[in-house]
Amino acid sequence: MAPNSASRQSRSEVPEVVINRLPQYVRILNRLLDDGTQVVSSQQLGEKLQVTPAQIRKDLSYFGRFGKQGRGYSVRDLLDRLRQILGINSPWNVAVVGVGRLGRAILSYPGFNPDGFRLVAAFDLSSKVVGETVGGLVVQNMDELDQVVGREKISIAIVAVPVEYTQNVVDQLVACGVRAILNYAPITPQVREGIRIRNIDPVLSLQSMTYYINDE
Amino acid sequence: MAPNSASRQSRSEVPEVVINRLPQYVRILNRLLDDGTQVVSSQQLGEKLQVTPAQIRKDLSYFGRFGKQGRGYSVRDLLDRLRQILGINSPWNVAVVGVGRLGRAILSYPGFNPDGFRLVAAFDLSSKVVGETVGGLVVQNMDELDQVVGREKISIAIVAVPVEYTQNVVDQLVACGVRAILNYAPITPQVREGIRIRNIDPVLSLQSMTYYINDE
DNA sequence: GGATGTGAAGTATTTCACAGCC
DNA sequence: GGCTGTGAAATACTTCACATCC
Repeated sequence: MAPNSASRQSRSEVPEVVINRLPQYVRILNRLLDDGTQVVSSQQLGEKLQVTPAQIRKDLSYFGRFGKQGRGYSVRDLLDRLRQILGINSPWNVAVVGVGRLGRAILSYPGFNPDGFRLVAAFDLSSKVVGETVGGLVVQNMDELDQVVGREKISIAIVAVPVEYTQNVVDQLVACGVRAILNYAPITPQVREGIRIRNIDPVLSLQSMTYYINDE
Repeated sequence: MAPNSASRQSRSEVPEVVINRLPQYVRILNRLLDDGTQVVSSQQLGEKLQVTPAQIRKDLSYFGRFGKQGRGYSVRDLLDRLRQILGINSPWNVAVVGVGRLGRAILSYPGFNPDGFRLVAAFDLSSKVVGETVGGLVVQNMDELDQVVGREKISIAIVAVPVEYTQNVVDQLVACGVRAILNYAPITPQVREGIRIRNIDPVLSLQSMTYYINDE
């Protein structure tokens, strides 16, 4: 009977749907900064994001007043504020569990580091893989999880293990003190209150698109 | 000024948020069917999905009356109906574009086929990869895209190319007649009305979780 | 008795529209 | 003049609660 706590505004006042949009604002602002754009209006941001300007202004208003009337937002200032709000102004250490094909792709992906995440450890269940170097990291045994998570101050894990091991791995991670998990297996692992989990599930995404392309 | 058309109920009456939940119902029902469960109530489904029973009943009511009062839902019947509604009762042919590490992981993933999707073609921009066999498919040159998409009746594509090529690849796919795209690059490609697109973006997922684990 | 299907009630989220400020 | 910030209005979504039916 417990309702979907993940889609419910938890402690704070800010709706989760707003939080989920902020990273997209950060991404666009980063691009504008690279382009040398100094100031941007909610109108312009909205065009780039396919969102109404009112929504952007309303979203930002949950956190303060960042703009200048008649002008717009300073790209650099707004970016800094949003990064601070999201907690990505200083980087997070991340562990990857599961070094199969998907885990290797994740470990080799260069997109995490510039955006606030450092992949600092890799683990696998199979001793065949342990000891191998992937993406600059030596794959470690799960026995070492607790120690490494503590030593490296790892709060976030990416889980890319076969579905049948996933809940168990998630439980181990939570027991070690990991507080946010990105799961690639096609289940929704159960976690206790206070632990954040997101699932990446291409099959579910495909299956909802087929509804719209089925009949025409 | 155009509002976010992807999160808006398009042609039909059914809210997109409902459509997005149906694949999860399908997944649970599949599992129940494998377990040999014949009948299930919205109560029981809700427990497994962490959703209120009322929501499940309301969601299903958009499409008809599938249950029996006092009894619940026939697992097999409900599954068949939902698969039909979603358009996954017969399989879709899917092309994968981009055979780097991520593309290889996708091509080797066994989870698409049982759930209504057949990966039938792989393409890459680089001639280094073309001709190689990955996941049982010979990687083809982009020159052949149009012909293969037509011949194989491919309506769905998975795009896993570097971000700088993504918009171009998406445009080519749409030009060939592809109608739904699952994009793994960290941008939101622009597509014309009527084309469905979903993005899988682990960085955005991580960045929204850090908000919640930042302060405690 | 027990569970569905559904209007009505209750929340949440988005958009409007305009006062206020640069 | 132009654009933000924001109450209020509008819309969307969820949950309630109960008549209805097996």
